[in-house]
Amino acid sequence: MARNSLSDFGPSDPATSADRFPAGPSSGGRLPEATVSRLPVYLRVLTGMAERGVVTVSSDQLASGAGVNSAKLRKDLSHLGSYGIRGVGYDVEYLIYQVSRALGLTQDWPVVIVGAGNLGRALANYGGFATRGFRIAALLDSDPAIVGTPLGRLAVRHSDDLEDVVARHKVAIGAIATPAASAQSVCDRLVAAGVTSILNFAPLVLNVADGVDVRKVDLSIELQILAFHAQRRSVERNGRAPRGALRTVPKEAGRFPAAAAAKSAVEA
Amino acid sequence: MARNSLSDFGPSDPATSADRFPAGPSSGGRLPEATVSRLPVYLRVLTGMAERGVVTVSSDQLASGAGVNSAKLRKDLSHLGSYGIRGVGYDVEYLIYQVSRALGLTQDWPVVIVGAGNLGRALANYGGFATRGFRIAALLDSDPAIVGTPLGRLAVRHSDDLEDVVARHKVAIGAIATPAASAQSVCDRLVAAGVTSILNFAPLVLNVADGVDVRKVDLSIELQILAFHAQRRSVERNGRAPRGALRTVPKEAGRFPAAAAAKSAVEA
DNA sequence: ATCACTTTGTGCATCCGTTCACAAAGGCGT
DNA sequence: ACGCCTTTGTGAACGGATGCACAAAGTGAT
Ligand SMILES: NC(=O)c1ccc[n+]([C@@H]2O[C@H](COP(=O)([O-])OP(=O)(O)OC[C@H]3O[C@@H](n4cnc5c(N)ncnc54)[C@H](O)[C@@H]3O)[C@@H](O)[C@H]2O)c1
Ligand SMILES: NC(=O)c1ccc[n+]([C@@H]2O[C@H](COP(=O)([O-])OP(=O)(O)OC[C@H]3O[C@@H](n4cnc5c(N)ncnc54)[C@H](O)[C@@H]3O)[C@@H](O)[C@H]2O)c1
Repeated sequence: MARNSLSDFGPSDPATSADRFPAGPSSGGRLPEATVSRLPVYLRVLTGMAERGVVTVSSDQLASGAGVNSAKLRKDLSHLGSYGIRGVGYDVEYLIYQVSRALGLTQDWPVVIVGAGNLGRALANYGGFATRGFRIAALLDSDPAIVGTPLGRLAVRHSDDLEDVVARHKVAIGAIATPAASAQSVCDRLVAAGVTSILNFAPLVLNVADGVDVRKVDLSIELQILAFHAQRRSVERNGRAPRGALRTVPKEAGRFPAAAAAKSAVEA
Repeated sequence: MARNSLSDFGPSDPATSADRFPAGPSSGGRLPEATVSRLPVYLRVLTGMAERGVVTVSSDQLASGAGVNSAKLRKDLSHLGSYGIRGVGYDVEYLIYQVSRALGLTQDWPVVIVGAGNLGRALANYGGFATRGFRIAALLDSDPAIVGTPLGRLAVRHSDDLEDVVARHKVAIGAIATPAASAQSVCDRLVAAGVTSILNFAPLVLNVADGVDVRKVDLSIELQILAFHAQRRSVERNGRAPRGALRTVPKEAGRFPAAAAAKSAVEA
């Protein structure tokens, strides 16, 4: 199994070549995963500030805009190099450039979207896609009734073209927006074609070879996490009953294949 | 500022009322946040197994289905109680029930979606929504041209009705699918109306009072994280050049308002 | 009953991430 | 030139999460 969402780094080398003087670590230095996941947030806040004409920003301001602790922000940025000015703050444009560079956004990233249903079409229509150098190389679907449908500057292409599109556009990132049933096989084809980064919207855990990076966007998982906290809050405040009506429980506890029953008995 | 995505818990009371019959610790015990975020994944794998008629599952099987280490899985489940049978594994149905209970999924959760654009409509159409007890109470939009549009069993309602919908359906969870510009004000209205859990799709950091739980689903952040790893991989393997064409850099480094220039000078 | 085998639940060492707190660094006014 | 004020960058302490490895607990066969 390979790297899924947050996880390991691989063997680390805490102090290999981190001693030459001014060399911005952003070239060879490994960034902590937690830092990587926050840099895009900083970048978004920074670009907002740049658009509003802000020239300089302190770690306190930027941190509060990004919703994090200012010490954390400074430590995150310190991993990229020493780009602030003590007593002043950070130059907004310069920091945007450095963060972009660290994230690998100084180049274009062609993306292929597989599955042109409700979600796939919403994605393809989404303007915020292109703003950071992500360009949709193709939108693919297996349904002949959908193939050919125009969508913005593109038309839906048949998923038979997957390998061709990936090779021709040198696609490194694929987004899967098919039903769960087809997601694994689509994933396998993407990987076989050379895609090493996959954004998965289908509600299942993808199995990929080592060296392939999968991130998932999973609506119902997010909702379930929210539900957990909402429940906890209302249990804490009121005696027990939260908002919303009670639902019939999947199964009456107490008649399980032996062990469960035994457990309950033991616990009584 | 309040709890955003992963973060603190609040004051704890480890052992309140954990003694009635089959009551495992899942009643009062605090779950680690990392565990909470994995339980929905286990739940999904478990329901898949149940549908395929699997009766019993070992931690190894379940862990590999969920893409995690089996020790981690066992530790996660141990926080809910001791529901396994040594030498055998876990009873699938029973575990589904226990995990659902821990997550607060034994009740219905009405959800209001604000913003009926491309994304909001895709969400409202999404079948996987209802499968775990999440019921769409209403789909709201401010655009009079969209209000009234039928969508599945619902019709788009005007966002003026927000407070009314929240109160009448006892909505605890809100999803924001409006443009970024309106998201903060929509969020404020939701919170004022009593919503304490928010799922945000708009690309900005929401500011909420303490006690409100915000989770974000942010496509472009995910893509940027993928881009970072993709870049790292290709820099590591080849000398430098990754897939895809070079993009013009936002700004030529070297002519920054003093400090940056100074920095660059030092680096040279 | 006993033994061999399987699998859970957890103590423990380790690692990663967060946060505090402060010295060093720089700007600016006098 | 000098001292005051602001803000960065980071050492260090802490807490949470991960994963190893094993004893305890269970099944099933003889
Ligand atoms: N719609 C949402 O809001 C939403 C939310 C969360 C998750 N999801 C998930 O995203 C995925 C897509 O959702 P959707 O609502 O767009 O579904 P959809 O049914 O509208 O679209 C799926 C599309 O994938 C195509 N497809 C099926 N097999 C394919 C294959 N092998 N190759 C190429 N294309 C194939 C189908 O022809 C169809 O057009 C699903 O897995 C869904 O669970 C959707
Ligand atoms: N479409 C995608 O794939 C996608 C992906 C990631 C993020 N997003 C984000 O999700 C949000 C919605 O995206 P979209 O593509 O559906 O946009 P959209 O423009 O199609 O829809 C936005 C809808 O919100 C409505 N709206 C605006 N202000 C409102 C208000 N105050 N109250 C109620 N409704 C209001 C508009 O009338 C419109 O119908 C955006 O913030 C976008 O950045 C979209």
